Amino acid sequence: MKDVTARTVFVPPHRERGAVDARIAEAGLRSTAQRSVVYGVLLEHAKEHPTADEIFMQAKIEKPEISMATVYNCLDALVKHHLVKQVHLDRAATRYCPNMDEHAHFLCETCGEVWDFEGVAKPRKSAFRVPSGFTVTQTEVNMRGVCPACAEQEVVR
Amino acid sequence: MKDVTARTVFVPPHRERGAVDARIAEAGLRSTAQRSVVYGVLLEHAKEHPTADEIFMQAKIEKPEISMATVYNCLDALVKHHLVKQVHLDRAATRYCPNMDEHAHFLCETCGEVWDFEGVAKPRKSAFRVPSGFTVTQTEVNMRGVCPACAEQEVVR
DNA sequence: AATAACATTTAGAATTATTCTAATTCAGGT
DNA sequence: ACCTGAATTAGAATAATTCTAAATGTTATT
Repeated sequence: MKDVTARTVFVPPHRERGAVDARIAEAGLRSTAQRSVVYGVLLEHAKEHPTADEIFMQAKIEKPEISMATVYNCLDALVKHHLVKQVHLDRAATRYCPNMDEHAHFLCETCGEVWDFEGVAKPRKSAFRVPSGFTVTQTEVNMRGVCPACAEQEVVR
Repeated sequence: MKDVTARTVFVPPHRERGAVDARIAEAGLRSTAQRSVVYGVLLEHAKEHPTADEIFMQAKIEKPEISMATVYNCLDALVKHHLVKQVHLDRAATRYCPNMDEHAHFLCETCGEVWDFEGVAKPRKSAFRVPSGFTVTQTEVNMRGVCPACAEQEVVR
């Protein structure tokens, strides 16, 4: 039988430290234990679009010594190296998203959940008419409305 | 000669209390002195996309008793009644925009200035492919990059 | 004009998010 | 193994936003 006693923290099989580290290194970023944990947590919880605080709490489970300042430092480094996107949906805390494919974010105003909309028209000059002289390096598309589950609730009510 | 002594605060001619109040009322919002000042300030400083704090400081000139809480209350009311849009460009304070025409926001990463990009493709399902079942009530397009002035600076350097 | 009912405003405290600081630790190159 | 600069840490500081409870203003009703 397998000996699990040595591993106090469950790390899902699809999250290999090596793979995460490799991605960090590929992005031209020095790979540290903290960055690895922060990025790993974010990859695992991509759908939740967690806040810095949520990432902190999760990261602490795997690495209790980690500090909030480090989480912010790591996130900033990951953002700067295009591994992670900041998402600003409302006046609350900034959320983070490791999905770097072109996509929009949708915030359900009823339940507060965040969704990724894939397959959105790639924001290019053709789609967005950028005045000449401006160089666009990043485009963010955020939508708000009602998700299917909440829409149904309303009908029932 | 004109007598200016009675008017301690300069109110530009294009900002008639009446007109601002009318717009507020049209939006189905009770028009109060505070809301009028807040919306008036925002209309005058639309290009700056001011923060709540900046609006507060400006509003105070015209109405010294106004409080920060009221500025937030007013802004929230204006947002709720579609007279004003919140803009979230970075991790800093929320900015506000009274231009309700469909347009994108551009943040120059060098100088920090915010620009309105008009004539952007109206975000419709045709442009953004929204999964069925979702109802989109609002779309926000934010871009970042370098503005013409800053681009020139860099060349010189 | 007085009153009741309700919404808005106010000051300031409280909360939350983020940044800063200075000391310590760590990673990568010799 | 050692050096150097970068990363991490705890905790304080700052900034943005929300909350609270009292006071005030507005509207509809008498």
